[in-house]
Amino acid sequence: MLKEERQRTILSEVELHNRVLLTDIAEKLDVSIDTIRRDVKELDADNKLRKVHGGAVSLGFANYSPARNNVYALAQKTAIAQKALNLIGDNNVILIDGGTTCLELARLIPAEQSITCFTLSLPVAMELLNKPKVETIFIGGVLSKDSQISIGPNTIHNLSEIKVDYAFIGTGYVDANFGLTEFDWDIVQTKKAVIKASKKAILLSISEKLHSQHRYKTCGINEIDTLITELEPNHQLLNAFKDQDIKRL
Amino acid sequence: MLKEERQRTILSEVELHNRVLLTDIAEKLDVSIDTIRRDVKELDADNKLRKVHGGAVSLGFANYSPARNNVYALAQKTAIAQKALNLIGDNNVILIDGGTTCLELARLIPAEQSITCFTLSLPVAMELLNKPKVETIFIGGVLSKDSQISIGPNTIHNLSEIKVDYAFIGTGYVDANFGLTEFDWDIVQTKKAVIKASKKAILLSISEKLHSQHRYKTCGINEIDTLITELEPNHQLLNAFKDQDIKRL
DNA sequence: TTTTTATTTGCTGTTTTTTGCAATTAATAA
DNA sequence: TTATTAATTGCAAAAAACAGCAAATAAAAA
Repeated sequence: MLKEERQRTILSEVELHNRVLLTDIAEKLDVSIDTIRRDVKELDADNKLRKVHGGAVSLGFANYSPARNNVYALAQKTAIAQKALNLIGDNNVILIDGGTTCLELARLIPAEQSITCFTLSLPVAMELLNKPKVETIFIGGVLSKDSQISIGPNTIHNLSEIKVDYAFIGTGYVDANFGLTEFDWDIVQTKKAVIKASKKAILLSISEKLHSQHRYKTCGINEIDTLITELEPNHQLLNAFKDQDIKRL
Repeated sequence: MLKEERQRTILSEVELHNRVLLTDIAEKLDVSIDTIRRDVKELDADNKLRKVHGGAVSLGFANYSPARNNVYALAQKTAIAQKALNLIGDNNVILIDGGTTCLELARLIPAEQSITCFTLSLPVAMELLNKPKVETIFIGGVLSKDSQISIGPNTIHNLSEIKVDYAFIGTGYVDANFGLTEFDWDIVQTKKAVIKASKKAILLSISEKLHSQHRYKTCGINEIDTLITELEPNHQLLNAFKDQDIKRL
C-alpha cells in the first residue's frame, strides 16, 4: 500500500466521522501504529486535519468554539424568536425571561414596535434599552450569578403584583410528559411566579431540548399556552405534544 | 472515545441547557467524574465555558464585559473609585448608584471582598455579577433609557424598605452652596430615595463637576457624608466645601 | 544491469499523557 | 451544627507519543 493512498484513507475517514483513532486505522490498513502516527503528523503539518492524543479530528470539529459563534444554535433561536414576535401586538404588555432564546427575541423587537416589557434578565434589559418604543420594567431581586436573572422572594413578590398578556419563557429541560424542569431550585420558583403573572405563557425552546428532563419541576405542559420551536408545528418530533393541551407554533 | 470528542460533547450539552451537572455528563459519556472534572477545568481555562461547583455554565449565559473604551476622565474616576473602596469593610451592605464613576467603583471591587450590594444601575449590576463574593440585589423599576438605572415610584418604594451602610452616588452637577442638582426630574426623585435609604451617602465626583448646577435639586451638601474627588482633600478647589458639614477624601 | 543513496517502515525502550481510584479537604444543603 | 456532596491531591496502571536504530524498500547513479 502506498503512503499516499494510506493518507487519503485517513483523511476520508476523518471527513466522514469527524474523527479517527490511530489504532483503528492501523488495524484497518494493516500497518504499524507508528506509520499511521507519522502519516497523521504529516497531515497535521499540512493542515489537513488536527492530530490529538490517540487520534485525529477534522478541522471543522476542532475549530468549534462558542466564543466565536457566541450563541449555540443561533439560527434556530432566531427562527423561534421570529415566530414569537408575531404574537405580540401593539401596546401589549409582555414579560421576557432570561436565556439566549429569549434574549434573541428581545433583540428582534423592531424599533417601531411600542410595547411595555417586563423582564428579570439583565442582558434582556440591556437589549431592551436600545428599543425606542419599549417601556422596560425590571423586576428587582437578588441576582443569580449564573443565569443573570432576578431570583428569590422579592422577585416572586414583585411578580405576584403584575399580570402580563404574554410571558415568553425559556427552560433548561422540557418533556411532553414531565413538563418543564430545571436544574436549579431558585430558578424554578421564579419561573413558577412568572407563569402565574401571565395570562398566557409561551415556551421558547429549540427542538434539541425536547424530551429531556432534570431535577426540579417548573410546571406541566398544560400550563403552557403555546410551544414554539424552530420546527413546523406538525413535525414528527412534536408528536408527543399533540395529545397535550398546548398549541404548537 | 477521544478527549476532543468528549469535550465537544460537554460543550454542546452546556450550550444546550445553559447549565449541567458533572455527574450527569459523566454518566452520559460513561467515564469517571474525575475525567469530566478535568475536561471542564481545561475548557474553563480555554474560556469555552465557566466551571461552577458541581457543574458548568455556558459563557453566553454568564459573560458580559463591555469595553470601557470611551469613558471620560477615566484616570480621575479610577482614583476616586479607589478612595471609595477603602471605606468599604467586610460584610458591609452598600448601594452603588449609576454613572461611570460608580461603575468604576464596581469594577474595582476585589474578588476576595465579601459584601452585599444593592444597585439600580444595569451596568453596575452586570459588573457585580463577576465578583464571586458580592451578593447583588437589583432594585427593580422602570428603566431609564439614557441613564440605564431604575427610576419611578416602584423604585422609590423599594428603596424605602432598605437602609444600607454606605450609598455611593454620582450626580450630574454639584455646587458647595446649591448642593446636588440634576437635569432630570425622575432621577432626582430616585436619588433622593437612595440618600434616604443609606446611613451615609458618599458622593463620587470628578473635580470638573464642582461648582456647577442645574434645574432640579437632589439635596443640599450637608446631606452628603463624604465627598470624594480625585484631588487631595486640602486642594484649593475644595475650599468652598471646607465650611460645609461634609468630609472630604 | 549493479551499486549507491535516500526514504520508508517496524521495532525497542523510554517518556509523557490520560485515566481511574482512594484519602483528604472544602463547600453546600438540611 | 451535621450530613452530604464536590474538589483536590497523590498515586498507579494503561495507553500513546517519542527517539533512535536497523531492516526493507524505492530511487538514482554508475
